[in-house]
Amino acid sequence: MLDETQLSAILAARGDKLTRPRRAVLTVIADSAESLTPAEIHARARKFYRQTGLVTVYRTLDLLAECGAVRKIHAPDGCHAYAPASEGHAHHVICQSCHAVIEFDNCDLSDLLAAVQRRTGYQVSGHWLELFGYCPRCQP
Amino acid sequence: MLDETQLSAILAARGDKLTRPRRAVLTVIADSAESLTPAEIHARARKFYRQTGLVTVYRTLDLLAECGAVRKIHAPDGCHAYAPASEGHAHHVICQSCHAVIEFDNCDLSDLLAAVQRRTGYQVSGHWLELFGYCPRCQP
DNA sequence: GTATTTGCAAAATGTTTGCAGCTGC
DNA sequence: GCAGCTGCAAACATTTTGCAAATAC
Repeated sequence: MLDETQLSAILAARGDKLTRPRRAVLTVIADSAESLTPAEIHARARKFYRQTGLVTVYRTLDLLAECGAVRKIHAPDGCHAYAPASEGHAHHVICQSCHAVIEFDNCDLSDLLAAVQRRTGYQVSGHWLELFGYCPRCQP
Repeated sequence: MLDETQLSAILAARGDKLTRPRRAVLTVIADSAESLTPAEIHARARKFYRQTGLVTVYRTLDLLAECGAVRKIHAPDGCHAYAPASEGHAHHVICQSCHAVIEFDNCDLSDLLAAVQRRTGYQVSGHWLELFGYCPRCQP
């Protein structure tokens, strides 16, 4: 995931600034192995910069998502959590028990996509795959 | 997708009833080629049964999802829409322009799943795949 | 020094609950 | 007839907006 220096450069190129609350949110997400909701991120960010407001967390998450530093997780029980993003196209494996998230990028779906395009007539331009299961520590 | 007779049987087996508003919601979803939000479903359902309440739409959508008649659509811009469900495991191709939805079920991801399990140590028990693009009528 | 960002309060949005009366079987 | 269902109003949770003061560069 992006570190502070990298993010700072990306923000500067956009005319945006790397502020204390933004740093706090970035740190929280970078430090977490699980996906977190905005409210959870807010609570944790306050440990790094006490006066962080929830509103700023929402705005910062949008910003970090635009910069490619975080990704939104869509799970069966909701789509309101965020996880760190590695570079480029990637997908997630999510633990149903503890919400631990790992990215993977070796998704070769070209055969499948071609078959679907042929069968439906749709022009497929993007896809989105999430896997659910149990991480090594939560397996029964 | 389930018709009224089939749904009626499923509901009866659960001790539930097929009421006027439920019929209206089922008809709306069965008649629609696009995915619809609860609010849109509510508006259309009122054409079949005028006094249908929004609250009942929410409750009915949960019920129909449990019965396997509808599925929730997760798209990049939100996860608040519903589409008719065919039987068994399936995925969606969604038009980014008009939200038309088609299901497909030939998803052979076993190689991919095995690779991810080996690499991450996760025990993968479910997955979820959506494709985005343009339907034949919306292609540029 | 200045444009951007912040936190607060308040508004807007989307969803759920409590309850008396209605309805399907 | 009776369990289950409904609509309404109100509660609730979540996200967005307006604005004066604070901050990064």
